[in-house]
Amino acid sequence: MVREELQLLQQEKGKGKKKRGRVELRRIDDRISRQVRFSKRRSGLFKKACELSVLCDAQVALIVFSPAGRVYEFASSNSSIGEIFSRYWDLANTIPDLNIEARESRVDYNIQKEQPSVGSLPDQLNIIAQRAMEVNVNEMSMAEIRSLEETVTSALAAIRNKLRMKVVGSPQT
Amino acid sequence: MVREELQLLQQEKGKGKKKRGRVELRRIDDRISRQVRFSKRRSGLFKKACELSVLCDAQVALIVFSPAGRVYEFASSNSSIGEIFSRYWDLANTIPDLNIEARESRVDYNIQKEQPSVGSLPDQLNIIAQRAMEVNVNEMSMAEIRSLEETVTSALAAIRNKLRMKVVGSPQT
DNA sequence: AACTATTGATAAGT
DNA sequence: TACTTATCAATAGTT
Repeated sequence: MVREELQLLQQEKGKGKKKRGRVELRRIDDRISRQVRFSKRRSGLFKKACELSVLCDAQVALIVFSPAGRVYEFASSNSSIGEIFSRYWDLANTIPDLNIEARESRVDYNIQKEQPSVGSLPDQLNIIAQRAMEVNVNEMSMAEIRSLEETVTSALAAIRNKLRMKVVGSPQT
Repeated sequence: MVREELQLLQQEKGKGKKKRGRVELRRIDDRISRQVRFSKRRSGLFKKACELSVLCDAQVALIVFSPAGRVYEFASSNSSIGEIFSRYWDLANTIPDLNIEARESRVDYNIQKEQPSVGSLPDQLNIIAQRAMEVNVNEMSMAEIRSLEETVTSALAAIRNKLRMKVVGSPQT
């Protein structure tokens, strides 16, 4: 093989050179070294991500936080990270297997248990939903909106489930 | 140089071999070929992402949608995609200019977001949505449930629209 | 899916 | 931080 010949070739030439062993897959201890490798590997990773998206027409979103707290991002053209994440999130809320982290990262808004009941449940929901459509975007943080979306998605799933149960459970309507 | 010597070496050996040119960075036309390369490169990309996170102690989130619509994901251990995205998103909403790559100074991530006040719209919607999930099937008629489903669907659409509006384009790396 | 020739990435050195 | 080069890893084309 050519590789073997190359190695022989290099053994002849580089007698005393230091062997560069393969990299162990564990955290690099030396801080400087870790930072240097981060720079190099980060750019490599982003390049690969870009190549994948272009060559294979895939939608790619990549977020990297350095240990120092700096952020680096990539999103395939025609999309933003937010869009891709939304797509992912919708899926995660649809497919049980992907559902785990949705539950974990969910903010608990249910501490307040008492709420003045005004009218029937559908009425309340209607009113709130109306207002949800009117509220200014900037009044809510991302986390709040996401959490809200999640809760409403769950509610919708629950409602549809009830719908199914009614349809399946009752003789004929 | 060794490389040149290797090339000479190979010129001697592999006279009639087909030259494998460097890959052009553009969409692969052939569907089969594109799929094969997607598989290969995807696994490579995820491996690199994993290595970066482990070796350099970085927080990495990666989402890939294949052209066929399948999703692949990676998040560095101790984090979920949702968590990393939230961190990213909070940052994006904190810093007006999301040209993150260009920023030189370290960002303070410890900014506390305001918590929604009790009785705010998100709170209310959450509570209502919660109750929607709890309500007994038999307490509502089909029509009511259908109406409820419709309302909640609208609300969800509105919420997602706001989510989209919050989304900004991400600069390439 | 498995196999190599080749290109590409990168660890260490400067 | 950037460049160089030895070495290792990824992968394009082939079977």
